[in-house]
Amino acid sequence: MPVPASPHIGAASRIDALDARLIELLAAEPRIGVLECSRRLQVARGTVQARLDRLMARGVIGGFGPEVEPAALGYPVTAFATLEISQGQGVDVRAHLASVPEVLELHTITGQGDMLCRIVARSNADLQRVIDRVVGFDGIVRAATAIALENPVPYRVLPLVAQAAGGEPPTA
Amino acid sequence: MPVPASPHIGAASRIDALDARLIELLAAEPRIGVLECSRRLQVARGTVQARLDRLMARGVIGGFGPEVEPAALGYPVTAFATLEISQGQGVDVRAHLASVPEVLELHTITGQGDMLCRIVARSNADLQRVIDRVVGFDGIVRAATAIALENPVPYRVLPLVAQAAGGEPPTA
DNA sequence: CCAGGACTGGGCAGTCTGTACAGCCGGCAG
DNA sequence: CTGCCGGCTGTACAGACTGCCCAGTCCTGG
Repeated sequence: MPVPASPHIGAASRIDALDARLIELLAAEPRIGVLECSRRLQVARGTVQARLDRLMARGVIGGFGPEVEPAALGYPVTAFATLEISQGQGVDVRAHLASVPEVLELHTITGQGDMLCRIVARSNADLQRVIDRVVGFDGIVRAATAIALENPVPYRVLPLVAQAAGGEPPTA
Repeated sequence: MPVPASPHIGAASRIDALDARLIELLAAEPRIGVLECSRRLQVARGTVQARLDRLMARGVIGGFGPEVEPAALGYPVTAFATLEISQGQGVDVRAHLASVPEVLELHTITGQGDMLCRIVARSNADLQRVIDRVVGFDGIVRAATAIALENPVPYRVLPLVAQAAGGEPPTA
C-alpha cells in the first residue's frame, strides 16, 4: 500500500503509538484529567500535557465539545437527502440549507446528485415538514430522501486512530 | 458493538433555555469548568452541576470525547457509499463493514439501496483500495460511491439545541 | 395550605492545573 | 567524535477547581 505523497494540509501529520493511546484513553474516559492520563499511560504528566497540546495545535484533536444526541432532544428520525441543484444556484442553496436547524450536515458530492445532507425530525410525519422546508427553495431541482432505519456503526474514529498509529485496531 | 448503552431515550425530553445556554457555552469553550460556567450563566455552581448531571443522565449529552479530525490523521478524502445487500446477509455484512477502520459510520436505509456508509481514505487512489475492501464481501450485490467534495455545513447540533429549547437559532 | 423540587450562597478538604527547572538521553550536524 | 537540540522525566509551588454537604428561599401542584 504505497501511499503517494499527500500534497494537502498537514497530511504529513503522523501520530505515534503514544498519541494513539492517549486519544483512545480520552475517548474512553473523557472526564479524567491530564494527571490521571499520565498515570495510566505510565509517562510523566508534562509529556501528556505536551502531547495533548501538540495534537490540538496540529488539529488532530479539534476539541472536547459536548456530544449532543439529537434523539434525546426529541429528534429521533434521521434521514439522508440527495439534492440536485440547478446550475449556478449552489451558493444560495447552501445558505438556505444552513439556515435550517434540522440540517445537521451538508456535503457537495460527485455522482448523480449535487449535494447530500443529513437531516433529523421529530417523527416521520415531521420529516415531511422538514423536507418541504429543505426543498422549498428555488434552485433545488429534485430531492431523493432515504430514512435511516438503524445505525449498526455509530460514528467512530478510534479504529482509524489505531491504524494511523501503525497498530492494529485497539483492543478490538 | 453497535449502539452503545442508550438510556431509554424518552423522546419527551425537553430542555429549557438554561440547558440550551449551558450546552452552547460548553460547545463554545469546552475547557472551562463548572465554576466558570456558573459565573458566565449567572447562576449558582450547584445549579450548573445539577443541570449537567441531568443532561448526561437523560442522554442529551453523551459525553465529552475528543473530536478527532480524520483529515489531520492523513485521511482527507471522504465518500459515501450506498450498498445493496443480498437477502439475509445483513448481519454478516455489518460485521464485515464494522471491521474496516475506514468505515466511520453505517446506516441501514430505506429507498433503493440497503445501507449507507461514510468512508474515508488517504487519497482518491487510496479510496479505491478502501472501496475494494468494503465491497469485497459476499452479500454485497452492488455499491454506488459518491465522493464528498466540499463540506459547506460541518456536522452541527447547536441550531437544533436552540430550537429544542424553544428559542430561535443562537447566532440569529 | 403543605410538600416536593429547584436554586442560592457558603464552607471544607482533597486534588488537579499551569508553569518552571534541572537532569538525562538519543539523534543529527559539523 | 563532539556538541547541540528536542523530547521525556521528576519534582515543586501557588492558585483554582471539584465533589459534597447544608440551611434558607421561592414556586408549583396536589
